[in-house]
Amino acid sequence: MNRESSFGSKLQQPVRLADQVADLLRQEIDKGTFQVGDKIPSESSLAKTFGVSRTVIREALGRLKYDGILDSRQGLGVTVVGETERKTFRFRDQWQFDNQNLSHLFELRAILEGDAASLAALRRSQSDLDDLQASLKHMAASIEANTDGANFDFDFHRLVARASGNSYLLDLMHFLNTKIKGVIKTARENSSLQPGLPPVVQKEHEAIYQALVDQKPDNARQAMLSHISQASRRLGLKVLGDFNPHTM
Amino acid sequence: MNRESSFGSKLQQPVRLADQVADLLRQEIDKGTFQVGDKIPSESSLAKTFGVSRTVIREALGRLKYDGILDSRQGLGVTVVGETERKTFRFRDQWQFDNQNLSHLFELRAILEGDAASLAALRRSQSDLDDLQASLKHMAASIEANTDGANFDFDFHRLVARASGNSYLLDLMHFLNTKIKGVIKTARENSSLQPGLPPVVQKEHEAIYQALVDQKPDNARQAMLSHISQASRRLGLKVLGDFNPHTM
DNA sequence: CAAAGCCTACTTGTATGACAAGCTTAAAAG
DNA sequence: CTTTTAAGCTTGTCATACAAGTAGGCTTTG
Repeated sequence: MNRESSFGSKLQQPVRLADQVADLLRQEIDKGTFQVGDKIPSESSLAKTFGVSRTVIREALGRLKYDGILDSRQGLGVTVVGETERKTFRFRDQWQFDNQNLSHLFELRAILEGDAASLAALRRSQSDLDDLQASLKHMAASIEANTDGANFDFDFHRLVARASGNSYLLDLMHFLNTKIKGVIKTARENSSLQPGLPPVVQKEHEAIYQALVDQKPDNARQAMLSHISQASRRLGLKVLGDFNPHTM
Repeated sequence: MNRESSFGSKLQQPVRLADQVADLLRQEIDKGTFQVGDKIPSESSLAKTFGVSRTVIREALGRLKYDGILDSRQGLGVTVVGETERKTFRFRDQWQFDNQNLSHLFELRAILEGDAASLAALRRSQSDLDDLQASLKHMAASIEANTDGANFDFDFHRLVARASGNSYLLDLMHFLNTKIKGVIKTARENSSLQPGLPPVVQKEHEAIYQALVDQKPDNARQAMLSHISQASRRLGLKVLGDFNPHTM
């Protein structure tokens, strides 16, 4: 079968057999064909069923084991593991972010960052403040030079999350923002949006910083929510709410 | 090397070679040995370097490709992919949850669920309310019969998140709560905590439900935060804050 | 008969060799 | 010089073989 030549879509390489098998097996497990604790058919048996070599089956099973969906022990076989032991979180439909999805993503981001800022106001150390101030300076310089300050912006938010003292919150927010950064980047490339940071952004960041200095969690949360809300508007996103239930 | 025979720790199977290689390669990439866009050595070359067969190398690379850290194309080689394209979120130190980690996990849960409840109060449909009420009835019956209602409790929170209308929030919270459920379950098994739901929990859930009926986001958020705060206290967790910066 | 030990048939884990398919580069042909 | 071809790399897939581990039945032994 020839590869689709549809215009504009990144023509991806032919899908590997192992990936297809992994997807199919995952669907079967999610569907409940194999219950938790059940042993799935042996590798050689699966190889015959799918009509591929054991190599392919092994690579497919390896992916699922890596995710914590399956577990195998030499001599015993492969068993389905409970959802509890699942090791990874994956976004569904991670490749297609339409406008609505992106709005939901921003909403999630606002939730996490708003509370991260709030916690940071309570727990920030002096060195956190120093790092944040340095980040502000970088962004100011970037605005003056009219260079792309997206990475500095990214770092600023990361520093705020770090100051919250909750490493899970930090990691999760980092993952989410990285994802969003990628989506925005490709969106910019396709629609010629200006990459520069508007000077307004600097003021919004300074407001957040000031709230952390003053140790005022409410202000920090509000400033962060407002900042993200503005950011999504600047991107032309259809904002679902004000990201702040308290003001609705 | 013989397997550790330490008492009580689930004696895990000998670590597979592919997993070890995958970990090592991941560390090298994180360390920056291979920059984004770089081609890593070929499979046969890596096989010689690590002193294992190409089979093992392939399985290791397969895991990393599955996570979106590497990408390969036939004839070209394997290249390091930017963080942007990473497909999965993994908790660091996912196997060892000490008291502090669990508190942080609960804090993250409170953040997500608090806002989920708040959004749910604004967006819940009638069928959401119906499902929630059914869940409440199940829990009431479970309390009366003194059976383990942990799963009903779990479902209730999931329904609230579903009513928020944000599927990312729902999925993420589900993943997080599943993880917490697993930790609590093993903690119970080791320390003989009672599995039954105290009647107080029912009142807390009803307060959340009522706030959703009344479409009062503030109340919903507050009720959820209070509920989770109490839940963590019932587990004997050292609560970091009140989970609610507004009251601190 | 009962119990211990062994033996066989299965499982997964690893190694090796082979070939197809895709890409790059450079030599060869026009 | 331009085009074609061929070689030599890469990853993707297959087949085979054997090691290591487990379970169950069989045999042997008490």
